[in-house]
Amino acid sequence: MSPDRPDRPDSRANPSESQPTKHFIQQAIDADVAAGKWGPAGDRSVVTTRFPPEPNGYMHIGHAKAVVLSFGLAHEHGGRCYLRFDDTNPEKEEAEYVRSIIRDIRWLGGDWTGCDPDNHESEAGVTFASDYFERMYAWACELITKGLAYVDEQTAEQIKASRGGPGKADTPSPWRDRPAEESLDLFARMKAGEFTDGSRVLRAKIDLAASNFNLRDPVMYRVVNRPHHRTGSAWHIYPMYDWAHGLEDSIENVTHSICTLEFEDHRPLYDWFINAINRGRQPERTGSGPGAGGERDAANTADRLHHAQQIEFSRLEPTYIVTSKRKLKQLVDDGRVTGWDDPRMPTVSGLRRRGCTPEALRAFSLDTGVTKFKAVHDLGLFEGAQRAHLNKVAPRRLAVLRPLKVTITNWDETLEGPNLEGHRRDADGTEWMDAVNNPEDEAAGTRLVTFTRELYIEREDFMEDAPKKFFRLKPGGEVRLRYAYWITCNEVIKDDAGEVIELRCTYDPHTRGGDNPPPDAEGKVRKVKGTLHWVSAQHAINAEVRLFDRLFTEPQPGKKTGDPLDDLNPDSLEVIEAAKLEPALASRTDDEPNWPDGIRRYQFERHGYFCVDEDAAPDRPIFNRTVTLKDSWAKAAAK
RNA sequence: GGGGCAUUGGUGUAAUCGGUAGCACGAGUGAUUCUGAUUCACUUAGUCAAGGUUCGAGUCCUUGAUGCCCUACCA
Repeated sequence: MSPDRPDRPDSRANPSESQPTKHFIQQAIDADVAAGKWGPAGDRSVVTTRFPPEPNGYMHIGHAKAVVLSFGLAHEHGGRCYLRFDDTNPEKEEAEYVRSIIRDIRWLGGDWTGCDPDNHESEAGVTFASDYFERMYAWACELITKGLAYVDEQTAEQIKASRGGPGKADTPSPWRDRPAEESLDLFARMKAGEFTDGSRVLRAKIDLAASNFNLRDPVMYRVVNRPHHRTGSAWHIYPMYDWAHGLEDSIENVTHSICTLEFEDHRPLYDWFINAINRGRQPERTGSGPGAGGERDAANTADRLHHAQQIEFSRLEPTYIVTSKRKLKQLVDDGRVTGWDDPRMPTVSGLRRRGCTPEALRAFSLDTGVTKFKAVHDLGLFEGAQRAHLNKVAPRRLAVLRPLKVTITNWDETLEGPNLEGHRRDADGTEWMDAVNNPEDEAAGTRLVTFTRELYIEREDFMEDAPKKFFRLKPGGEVRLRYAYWITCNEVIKDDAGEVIELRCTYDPHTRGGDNPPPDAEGKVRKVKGTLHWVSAQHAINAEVRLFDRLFTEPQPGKKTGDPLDDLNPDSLEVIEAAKLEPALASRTDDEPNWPDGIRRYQFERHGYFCVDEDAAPDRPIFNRTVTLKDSWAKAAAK
């Protein structure tokens, strides 16, 4: 025990912004910076990262952490982060995906070096692997010349057949030891389009008996006679990921190449390619070379290539969610959801449409930590992060989802009342109540809501045969109407089918706006335990409200049967056609926050957080439920 | 069969040289509350296993167990 040990950073000293200690990637970066591995020792600004999506699909929640990590790491060091599209396979990639990925990353808060701060759709500053094809080609020729690569004329099937296995070496290709000149010539003709798809590949000559299969003469280039969404028909050969990725990182002077766990086995190959090119070259110049725009001086080709450090971490994998592209596509194609941006989808566009906030996604990404442990992350943690953010900023509104009519029988048109001083009451009997916009934010102010003789309350807030712990309205019972009066239920009216269709109640004029009624003759003070939300029948607007639930019923969909679709939740969507909302929800009001993404979000009191759906029109309001409020009554009742 | 990586309360994560196993979420109890929300307080429960080294092991050594990834001309 050493009493003078220095205090370690403690979460209590910094309760809001998580991270009690630095995670393993931050520690690795710190060590590199301190050692001057990439430039002057202690210069944090050399730290360079990249987020390298392949433009072959839509971003989903599983990508969010990689975005947060890569951009965050660069920014916390004052370094840079590139958005680079890894567009090395023209058979799967489209420009459409480039656009959607750019939009999603900007929404998440990613701002790469060179991006246009005002235009969230702009390609400004974005880099593309395809921009580097020429340089990659030259380096490949260099490897051939060094005897480290060869053109193989075997078919894919033949190569597959010659693969050995664990403890069993591959059988060498008959072309493995052909002269460099021959490979060089063939490689040039592959590039020129002389050969058919799959007829020839360029392979690295490494180790046919390597226990790491990635090192058994991996393919570097394949022939693909197909136009590329950016380079058109300029190329007939395309580089493989393993060959291309380290070179892309090198060209952009990336210092720390962050990727997910499944690439651990590829790191030796990543390193081998850079080292192979560097073999026989001059030592790298001090520093990482000129960095602007990620370009290297072309005259530097005889210098050693910059060699980034690949670091792997465990991807974000929430429960009750599937991120397999194939499965998501199947959901869309089978019509189980309305599209890639269905609010139930784990895509970034789906989460956005559902009303989720980038703040919550970022908090979730950080709260789950950065480790190499392949964990499954409780979706409840995300929901909690979502509530925590929205609780602070979302304006409160009154919304009755399943209306039940309430008539205040003793409501008359008298203009007087015990507590009416200074409050507005119209000739038609409409009274105006002050409602707090956000109890968490005094600056949000108050608004007025109208109270009339006929109201709607929530159906589930009334029970004829209520259990003792039911604090809401029951026959003969009294409750508070939020921001308004206490009412007592005197009469229950049912239709022929026996269904409750109206409640006839009386109100106590002494209870306006939270006031307690005066004590009775014996000095006893009346109390109510329940507070209900309500809307004026006369003033309420009708709206469609979409209630979303988890798409899957199992924490790990498909764990049992192998097919996640077997665990699909049949009740993941409930549409309420005619909810009754307070009129302030009809359009944006001045006291609402300015949401950066333009999506209007609210808390419907006692229900949850909702946002305006993009299908909504002025004459057709539609709200999506983002997440419910915590409900300890429902939880207790479920037991 | 071979290789790589991992394993700390229910869940996710901290723990510097080997030196008080901490935090968050969840769960439970209570307080506050014009949202059964929020907020606050308290409680709960843990080092994969077995050996070894040591005054002292989550940490080092040995053996084992379990999980994930890897034999694409995808990334």
